[in-house]
Amino acid sequence: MFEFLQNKINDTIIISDQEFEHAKTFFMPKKLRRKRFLLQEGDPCVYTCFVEKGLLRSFRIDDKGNEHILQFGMQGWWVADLYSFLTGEASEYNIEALEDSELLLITKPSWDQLLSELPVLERYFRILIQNNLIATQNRLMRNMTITAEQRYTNLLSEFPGISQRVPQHMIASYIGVTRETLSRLRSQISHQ
Amino acid sequence: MFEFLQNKINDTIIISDQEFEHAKTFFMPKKLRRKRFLLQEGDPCVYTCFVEKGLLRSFRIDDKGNEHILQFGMQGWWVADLYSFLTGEASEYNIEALEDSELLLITKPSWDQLLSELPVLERYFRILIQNNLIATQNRLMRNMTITAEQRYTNLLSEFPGISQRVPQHMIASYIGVTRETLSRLRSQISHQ
DNA sequence: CGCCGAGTTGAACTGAATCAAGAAACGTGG
DNA sequence: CCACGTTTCTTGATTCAGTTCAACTCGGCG
Repeated sequence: MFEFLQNKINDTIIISDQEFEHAKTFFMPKKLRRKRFLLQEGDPCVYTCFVEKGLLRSFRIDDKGNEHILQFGMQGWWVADLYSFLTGEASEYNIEALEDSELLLITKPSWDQLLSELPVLERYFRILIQNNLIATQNRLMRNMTITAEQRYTNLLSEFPGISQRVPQHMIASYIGVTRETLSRLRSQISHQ
Repeated sequence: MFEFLQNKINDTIIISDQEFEHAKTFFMPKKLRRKRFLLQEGDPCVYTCFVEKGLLRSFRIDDKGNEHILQFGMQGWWVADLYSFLTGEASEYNIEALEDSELLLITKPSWDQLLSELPVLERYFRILIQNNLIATQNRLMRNMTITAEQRYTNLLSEFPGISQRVPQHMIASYIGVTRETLSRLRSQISHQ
């Protein structure tokens, strides 16, 4: 259940098995079935979650009822609404399983305690968040500079196989176009 | 020269004066005059910079020659192209002073050493980057959901006084529209 | 079998970009 | 302190990418 987390942490910092065993005690394993929600808008985001297996998405619903996907959470990724998790305020995001998933959950109090007992993890999380920030800045700038078609092909090369795991209308709502537009882009691409 | 940095760090972590005095030795003060560049695209981003005074912007230029602003760096903010700074690869960003500015620069080797000698700063940077990530995710989602007009009024309320310090075409390139569009939005707003 | 969600296609519409031209503000040198 | 060029801002006409609305197909599933 904890293999992926251990691998991921060992990729960035040096941590003893003993320390990791201690870290494990702060997490709560949870299985979440496809189409079930870990977080619904209006509720506070109580958990930050590590995806050991499966696939999640975090998304918002705007005034017109359209979904906008912030993140796909694949194996080895962390998913949460950070702002709500840190402040305890109601979240504007939903987090839903797109496949039957195995998660490791941690609450804010546990996370605080984990970091104070194993300060070496500050570094792990700093680097994790740092990489996430770089990727998000990149996505932001690309949304301003490149066309929807380029964003689509970029997504496919960044997450190979995603189009087999995620319905197209969700891919559309990740790259920021309607399902109709993505459908048209795809037919253009396939006719050269 | 270091007052703002010390304040900012003390806002998030507990650090002794002694430790801060040691930290100071890793930074290089620099004055950068208006319209001068700290980083030009094609060069690696050698420094991460803390703005003690003044105003910077980081921006990209796309294929058509249009500028897109990633960040305004006001007093108390950190500015860099993180990816290039961490990897040493050529940057696609420019960093320019919009006002005569006083900066504190730190190189990658110094930063690594600083963090290993004062690991308490891991926490400071983790929280700093965390807040930056939240803000960037927010901006990304808002670019997908709300209109250019709302983004403009949001910007004005988030950075009061920015329209006095930054020319309008740069505000346009921050919110992701052309100068012409922003001009028209503004005239609509002022005629109710 | 009928229903429902997912995807496609068409036609009309719209917000913003582009192209173009002119007005206002700014700053630098004489 | 004025004159000149440069940068910034505005306004208009046209074009275009993407949305919206609507109808239809396809495949899975109770």
